[in-house]
Amino acid sequence: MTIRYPVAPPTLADVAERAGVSRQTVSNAINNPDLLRADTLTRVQEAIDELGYSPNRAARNLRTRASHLIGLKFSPAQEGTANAAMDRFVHSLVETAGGAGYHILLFAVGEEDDEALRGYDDLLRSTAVDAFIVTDTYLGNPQATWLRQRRAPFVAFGRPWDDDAADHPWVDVDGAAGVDLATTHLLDRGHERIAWIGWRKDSRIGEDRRSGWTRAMHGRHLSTTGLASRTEDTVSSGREASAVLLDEASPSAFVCASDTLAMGVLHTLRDRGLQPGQDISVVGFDDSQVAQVIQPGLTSVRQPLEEVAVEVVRALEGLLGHPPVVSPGVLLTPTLAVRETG
Amino acid sequence: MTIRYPVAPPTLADVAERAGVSRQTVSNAINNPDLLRADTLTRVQEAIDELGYSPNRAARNLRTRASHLIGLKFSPAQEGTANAAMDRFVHSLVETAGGAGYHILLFAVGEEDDEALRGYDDLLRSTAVDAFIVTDTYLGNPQATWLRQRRAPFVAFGRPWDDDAADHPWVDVDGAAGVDLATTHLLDRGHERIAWIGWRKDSRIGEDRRSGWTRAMHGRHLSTTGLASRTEDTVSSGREASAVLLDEASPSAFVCASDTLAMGVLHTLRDRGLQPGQDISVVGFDDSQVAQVIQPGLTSVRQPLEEVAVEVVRALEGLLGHPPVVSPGVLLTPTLAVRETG
DNA sequence: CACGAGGGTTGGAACGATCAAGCGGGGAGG
DNA sequence: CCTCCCCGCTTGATCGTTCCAACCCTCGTG
Repeated sequence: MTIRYPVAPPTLADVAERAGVSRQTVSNAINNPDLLRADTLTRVQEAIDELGYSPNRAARNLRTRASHLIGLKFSPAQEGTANAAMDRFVHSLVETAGGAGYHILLFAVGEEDDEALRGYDDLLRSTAVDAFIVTDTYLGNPQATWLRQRRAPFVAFGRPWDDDAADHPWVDVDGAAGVDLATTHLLDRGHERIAWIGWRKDSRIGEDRRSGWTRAMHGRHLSTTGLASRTEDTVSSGREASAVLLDEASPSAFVCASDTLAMGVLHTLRDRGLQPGQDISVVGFDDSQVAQVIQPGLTSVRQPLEEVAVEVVRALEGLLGHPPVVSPGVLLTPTLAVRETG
Repeated sequence: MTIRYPVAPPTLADVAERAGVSRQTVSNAINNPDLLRADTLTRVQEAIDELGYSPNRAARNLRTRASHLIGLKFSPAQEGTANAAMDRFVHSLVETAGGAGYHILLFAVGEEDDEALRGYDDLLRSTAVDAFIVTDTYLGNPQATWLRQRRAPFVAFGRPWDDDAADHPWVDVDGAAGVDLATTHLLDRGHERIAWIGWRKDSRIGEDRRSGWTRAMHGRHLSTTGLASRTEDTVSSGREASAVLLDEASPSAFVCASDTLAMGVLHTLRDRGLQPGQDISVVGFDDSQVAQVIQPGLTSVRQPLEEVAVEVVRALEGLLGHPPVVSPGVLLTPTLAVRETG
């Protein structure tokens, strides 16, 4: 079977010849239209349309030393959990970035830290991407630290936490505010003994979300002692933690650091014949597909990922502008998707 | 705040000078190492390592007329459904493609067909990508048709169905075999009245999956009349369809075209106080996160997306090789993830 | 009328890699 | 001894775009 490849696409010179002007004039027609006289511009435009011309990306990239590509390490949702933020975020990002003239380039890196850094380094040294978006910014994230040392432009989805050396733009969602929202929602419905199931203490994100719970509880002068549990982000951990809490603290509601943990709570309730939403309320975090399709529906904190994408792209445009501008961190507020469990 | 950008990265000429050879020799050291004498090669390698050199992508792309980028239109999981295949597929794809020297470039296109085509066209004309991966290959998909006419290299995840004009490589999962597997599994467990809930008749994928059910049933000389329902791919549709089927055909098990529909069945069972897996068995399709985290776990057909990615990349390498080779279609067999509901 | 200013346009050079051709030296074959 | 070829490497040209400096023409001004 033979393949006939498309004929060589038209170049700037082809357009110039057709329009009866020079290459530079065509280039200006595309990049600085206001430098041309109106009649020349329309003549060039016609030639461009007739030939179906688009500037060759490689040549432009070579000359301008910019690729208009943004690197993103793609991490899929873990199997067996309810985490699905990446998918939604990436989609919003692709759309928003596209509007600003950027494309998203995905790459995978090895598990080891140094392998991961090599992945970033290769893309950077070969000038394949103009900047990166970093999504997992736990404290001491070697990628963020390394990129900063390398003076490579990047925007983080996630705060630098207490890393004072950080001077890069970031966008994050206020987890504490989200959990506060969820807890207050339960308080308003009359709950007083509201338990927390979160992640281990060394997770800054987990501790941040937890602080929203204590803040809301203490705001109503309610005690939180004995009502909290910290564990792994798995369904079975949530199940065990909630069983213990039910036995030892008899809460009337649970707020969880993730939908995965909330699913564990629902399992425990099912084991004990308790009706979620009726006997015990449950709220998760992330508004995953799971929260949306199960019965009864799981009330959950929803991150404004579309807005996050918009802010990330805005910061990126600043970084890559002339002169570059480092925009300050942006903290967005999540909403609460109320369903039957809470 | 001032930003100090990294110094200009080293070029081929820098390496050449340091190693005391010509540019071309360095180029050969990278692309055709066997052309060099061993000692020259090591000398060049040392120079490359010392300078931390990586070839400039733009320059290489310009000269070789190839970008080593593969375009993929990124469609996120729909809210309110359990579909999550894209996420897993993209991850496998990024990893496999990376191993073959390709990166994945994501793009979004407008809703309208002509807008979508313009999205593809722009990337193609500007030589931003070498090829595309097309994932939604319903019959008469304008993108596939257009790409074929344009003689643009692309690989489809999904059969061309009865489009005889198709002569592009494709990889697909044998939905019929998957549903056959699921149905046979239920038959082996003693079920005889097994119902089907699928999509509307104009969905070729849906009809394919359905044929696996009829094949398995007829193989055991069991009737399928009155046991099938075709509807939209939403939880509520699955719920209603299963309620009707329970009333009118009293099946002992359901096989569904998607996990979303299976969730609808579970809702109906819950409404009626029936125990999934005990009273009525349920099997879904896609092995989504939802299937994995709910209680009881949803038995589901799992697509071998990692293998799909491998085959897609293999086909891509053929298409972009010299000379280009159009590999024949590949049909992979799914597996069954058995859990409590079936 | 000469001159300067400035918008519009021009050709040459550069970006950093690969391709194609060429070059000297050494060994095999006539 | 000459020719031919192959090996290992070098040199010049080229991909398509944008940057740079110079150019031409027109117009307003002294």
